Amino acid sequence: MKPSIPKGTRDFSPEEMVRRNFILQTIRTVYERYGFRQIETPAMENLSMLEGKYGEEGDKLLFRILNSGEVIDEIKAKKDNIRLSDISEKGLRYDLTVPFARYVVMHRNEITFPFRRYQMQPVWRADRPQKGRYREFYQCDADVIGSDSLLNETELVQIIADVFSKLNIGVSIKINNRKILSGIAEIIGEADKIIDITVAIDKLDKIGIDKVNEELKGKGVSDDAITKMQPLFSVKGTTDDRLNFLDNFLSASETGKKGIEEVRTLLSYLHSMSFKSDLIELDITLARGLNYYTGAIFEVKVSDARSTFTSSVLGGGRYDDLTGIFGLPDVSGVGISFGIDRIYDVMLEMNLFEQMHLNESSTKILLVNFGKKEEQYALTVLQKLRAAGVNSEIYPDAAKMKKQMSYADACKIPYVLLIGDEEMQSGKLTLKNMMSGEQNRLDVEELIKKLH
RNA sequence: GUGAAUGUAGCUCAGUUGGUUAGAGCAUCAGAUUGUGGUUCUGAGGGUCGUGGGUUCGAGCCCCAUCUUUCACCCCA
Repeated sequence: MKPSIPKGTRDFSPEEMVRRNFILQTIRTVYERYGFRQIETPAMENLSMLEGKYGEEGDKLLFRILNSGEVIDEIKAKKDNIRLSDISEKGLRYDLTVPFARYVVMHRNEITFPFRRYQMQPVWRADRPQKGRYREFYQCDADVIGSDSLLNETELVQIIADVFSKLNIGVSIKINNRKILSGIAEIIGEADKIIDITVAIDKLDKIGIDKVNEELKGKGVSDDAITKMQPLFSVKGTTDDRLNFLDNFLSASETGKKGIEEVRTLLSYLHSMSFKSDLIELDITLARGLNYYTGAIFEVKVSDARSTFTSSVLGGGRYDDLTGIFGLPDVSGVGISFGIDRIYDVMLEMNLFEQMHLNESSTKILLVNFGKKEEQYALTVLQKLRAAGVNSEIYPDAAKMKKQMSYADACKIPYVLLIGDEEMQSGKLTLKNMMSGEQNRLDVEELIKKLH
């Protein structure tokens, strides 16, 4: 039997986990600094909770779990009365936002609103794996639900900046507003085609104006509407310039004006909190996650000379009525989601992990095992070290010194303690620093003091 | 779901127009060295060449299928 793992999934070595945990811990610390509280939800949800929430594409990418029991035999017995639910009624979660909405509705009476929650768990998508795209990956979400205030958007943007600054990754935070996109569709007289329109203009950077126009035409957008849109594609200048342009372009759309107003408010909040304005950029072609966003839309791309990574490392936005489908209407929420697997890939590419020399081993000291008699003595020392809060381990076999030293070396354990006859008699133990090679004779108290 | 590339030891890769018993470096293990690792020297183990079929006297090499990984599209963290 040849061992294998499913397509798009990965094992993580101890070295990789140290690095992944560093990223996770950085995000967690920032989330908690801003008052977010952690929850977890099950890896699987009932399919009825997931289906239809992510659009047609999303439904195809759901992992469905085969029902337990003799499913095949039971289905055969049913002949033509087979229902989909006879085969599968559970699926793996596709993101953390929909399960969160479900959580909020189920626990509405225990939750104090506005609820600031964070969640860091794996999600699964049956996508074709490629660079930066996995079938099992972690999302790290923070959402505020039960508040319309744009202060929430402001704080989320600050969180984004804090995290990437701590990780030492240069990024560009792109913002947009669904209301601006709605306004555009309205102004050009194609309000019902908003999805097709935004999907097409989202590709502007990638495929160029001509191809975008071609795609719009293919989707049945009128020539007149396409002509009206052209000025949008050539907007240049600062965020203020763009907003001024939109003031004019969307002057006949109440929704559009509301969107501009929201963007201005967010920017002014950020300004008064002395946020570095060159990090953030209004991008009217940004149209992600359109299925449920209703206000702000966020996306972060790496913008760092040391990285070639082009996919987004964070997405987010506001959804006014996500819980409505679960029976709790009019609850507004806004959230963001870090993709730590991509962040890991970026940091690896930028050699950031090497520069920050993370502790590769949590063990601080290895006690060398010389034999039965010495082992007894070492055990009491080990006990004292651990009681004093020093991460310690003893080599379990009385193997050759070379082997034990090599073990410490390979595991990057910084100190080794030698306890032989001499040490037992004098009570002065030999401490070796594996980095410098230098050795000292210390009693247990001195040892604990030194390692603390 | 569409299109393309890839796969030889744990890892990175050689392998001639199809021709005997498939090689190297690194890693691993053992020894040189019975209380000293990271450098050195010596030796050893490890491959049904991704898998299954086919062509051939003969296949790591050619053909077909399938899986993995990678890249692009779609979509997305």
